[in-house]
Amino acid sequence: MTSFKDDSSQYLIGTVSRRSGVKSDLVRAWERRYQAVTPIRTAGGHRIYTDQDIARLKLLNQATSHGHSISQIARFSLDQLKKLLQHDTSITFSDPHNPVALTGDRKFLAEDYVEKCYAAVLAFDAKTLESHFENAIVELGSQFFIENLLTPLLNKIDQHRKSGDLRPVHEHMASAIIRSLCYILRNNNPCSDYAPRMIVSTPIGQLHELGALLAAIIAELKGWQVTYLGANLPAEEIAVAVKYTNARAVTISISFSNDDHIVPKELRRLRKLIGNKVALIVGGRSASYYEAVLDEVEVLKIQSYEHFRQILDELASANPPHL
Amino acid sequence: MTSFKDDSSQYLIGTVSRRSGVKSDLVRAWERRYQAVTPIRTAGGHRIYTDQDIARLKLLNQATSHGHSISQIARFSLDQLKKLLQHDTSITFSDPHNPVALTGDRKFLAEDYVEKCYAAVLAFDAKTLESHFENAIVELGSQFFIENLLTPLLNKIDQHRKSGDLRPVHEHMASAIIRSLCYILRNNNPCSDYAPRMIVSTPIGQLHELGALLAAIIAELKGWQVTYLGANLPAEEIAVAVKYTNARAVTISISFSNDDHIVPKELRRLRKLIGNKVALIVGGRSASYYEAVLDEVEVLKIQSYEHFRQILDELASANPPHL
DNA sequence: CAATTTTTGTCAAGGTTTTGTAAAGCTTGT
DNA sequence: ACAAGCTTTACAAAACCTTGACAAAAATTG
Repeated sequence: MTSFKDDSSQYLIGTVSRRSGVKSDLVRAWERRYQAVTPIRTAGGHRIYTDQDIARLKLLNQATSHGHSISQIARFSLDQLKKLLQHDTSITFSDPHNPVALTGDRKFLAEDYVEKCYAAVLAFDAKTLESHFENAIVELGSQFFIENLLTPLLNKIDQHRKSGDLRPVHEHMASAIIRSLCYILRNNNPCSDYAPRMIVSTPIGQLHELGALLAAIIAELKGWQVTYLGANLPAEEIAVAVKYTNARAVTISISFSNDDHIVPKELRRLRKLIGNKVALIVGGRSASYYEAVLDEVEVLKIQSYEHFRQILDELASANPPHL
Repeated sequence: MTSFKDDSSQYLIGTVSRRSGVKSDLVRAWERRYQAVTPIRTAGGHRIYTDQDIARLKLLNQATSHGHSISQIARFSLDQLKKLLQHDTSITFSDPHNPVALTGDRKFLAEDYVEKCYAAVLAFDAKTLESHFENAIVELGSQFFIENLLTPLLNKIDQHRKSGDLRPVHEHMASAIIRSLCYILRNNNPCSDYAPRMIVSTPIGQLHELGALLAAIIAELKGWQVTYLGANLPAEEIAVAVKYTNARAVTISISFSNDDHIVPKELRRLRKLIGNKVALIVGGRSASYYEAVLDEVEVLKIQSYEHFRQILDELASANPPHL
C-alpha cells in the first residue's frame, strides 16, 4: 500500500488509442522502437495498459505535436513530460497526480501533512484540505492517517480555536470533510458475518461525534462489525440497538463536559439496560472528567489508540463466536 | 447467532439477465470462461444468483462498454468495479451506444429498492442497508437515487417512526449510513475553480443535517463548488464562511420547528451579515412554518428538487464569474 | 542548396485471441 | 406438458499480434 498505484484498471490497445488520441499502430511502433510504454501481456499476447500508460501517451502525443521528437522524449517520466509541456506552452495541464517521493519515513510525511492541512484550514480552503486528506490516506494507510495526521491536526485546530486564531466555522468545515472521508477510511475490509459486533454512539447531550466516528473506524479496521449510530442518543435507544444486533460491546465517546449531570445518568441507565455481559467502552477528551461514574458502571476507559486496539483484541478473543 | 444473511433474495438467470442487461448466454459464458460470477446451484443444477451478482453483472456490463476487456476485469470485486467506473466516467467519452435508457424501468427499480431498504432498516441490518444503497447508486445514478429512493425512504421512515413502528435508533442508524455514502454520491466531479461557490449549513438549534447534506450534493452535481459546514451553526459563523469563500449563495436547511423564535432571529441576522448580493436559499420540511420571516429577509424557498436545480441554474448564469 | 540518411507515421498481409451468439440435445420445475 | 435451464460444441466478427515495407518529414552531409 505504500505505492498508491491501484492500477486495477487495465485497458486493451483500442481503448488506449481512443483515450490517448494515438493510433494503435503508432502506439505499437512507439513501443517497438523506443519502449515509450511497456505494457504487460495477456496469456494470449494482447497488450494490457494502465491508466498511467494512457496519461503518458497523451502527454507524448501533445509533446510531439509541439515539435518534440518522439525518439528523444519517449522514455521521459510522467513528470518530465509534464514539465516539458508546461514549459513550452502557457496552458497548464491540470493533473490530479502529484507523485511524492516515497521516503521511508511515514512519520515525517504525516507531520508534513499536518502542516499542509492546517494551512488549508486556516485559509478556509476546503477543496485543498480534502485533496490533502485523500492523498494522505493513500500514502499513510487508514490507521496511520488517523493516529498521526488526523489526531494531531484536530488537536491543533482545537487549540487554535481556543486561542482565537480560528473560528468555530473553521472547525466545522474541517469536521464536515473528515466525516465525508470516513467512507474511504473504512471501505477496504469486508468483514465476516462472524465478526464480533459493536455499537458506537454518543450519549444524549453530546453533539461532537468525530471521536465516535474515529472509534468506529478503528474497530472496523480491527475486523469488528460496527454499527455507527451518530450523536446524541438516549441510553434506551443505544440499548435497543445492542439487542437488535446482538452486539458484544458498546463504545461511547464523551468529548464535552458541560451537562455534568446528564452523562452520569445516561451511563448508569445504559449499563442497567444492556446488562453486564456487554462491554461498555468509553473514550473521548472529557472522559476523565467523569472518572467516578465510569468506575461505578464498570466501563473500559480508552487511554490511547494502542490501548483501544488492545481492548478490542481481548474482547474479540475472550468470547469466541459460538457457531 | 444464526447467520441471517441476505439470502432472502435469489434469482434465476432469466431475471438476472433482464435486470443486469446481460444476455443469459453471455452470463453463462462469463461464468464458464472467467468465473465472473459463481452462483450457487439448486439441487437440479439451476443457477441461483444474489443481488450482489446482479450488481456485479451490471457493473461488468458498463465497464466493458467503457472499453475494459471482460477477461481482465471479470474477477474484480464490487468495490474495484465501482472505482473503475467512477474513475472513467469522470472522463468524458463519446460513446456511440449508451444504453442508459430504461427510464421507465428505473422508476420501478427505485421503488423496489425503497422496499428492500426499508426492510433492512426495520431489521436493523446496517450491512444490508449499506449494500443496497451502494448498488442503487450505481444502478440509478446519484440524482435519481436521491430523488426517487432516498427521499421516499426517509419519508417512509419518518412516518413509521411517528406511528411507533420504528424507534429513533432506526432512524439514527439509517442517517449514519446515508451520511457515510455522501462521498460516493458526490461523484468526485472535478469542478473548475471558476464554478460558483455556495455555503451549505443548518442554523443554530437545528440538528438534523440530512437535508442540508442532500442539498449540498445536488448543488455539487450541478457544478457548484460547495462548502458544507454541518449542522447547528450561528449566523455569524455562516457569514464568515461566505466571506472567506466569496460565495454567491447560502443554502440553509430547516427541518424542525420547535425553537420558534431562534430560527427567525438567526435568519434576520444572517441576511444582515451577508448583505443583499448573496442569495439565501432555504429548504427543509419545516421551512414553510416560518413563511413570514422568509419573505421578510428575501430568501428563495425551495419547493422541490426540480425547483432547487432551477434556482441553481439561474444563480449560476445570472452573475457570470468576473475573471 | 541539393543529395543522402534518419526519423516517423501509416499501411498491408496473414495469423491468433477474445468474445458474443447460437444450435443441439437433455434436464428441471411448476 | 412446456417454459426455462443446463452443457457442450461450434462459429464468426471484432480486435490484436508480428513482420515488413514505404513514403513523407526532418536532419545531416557534401
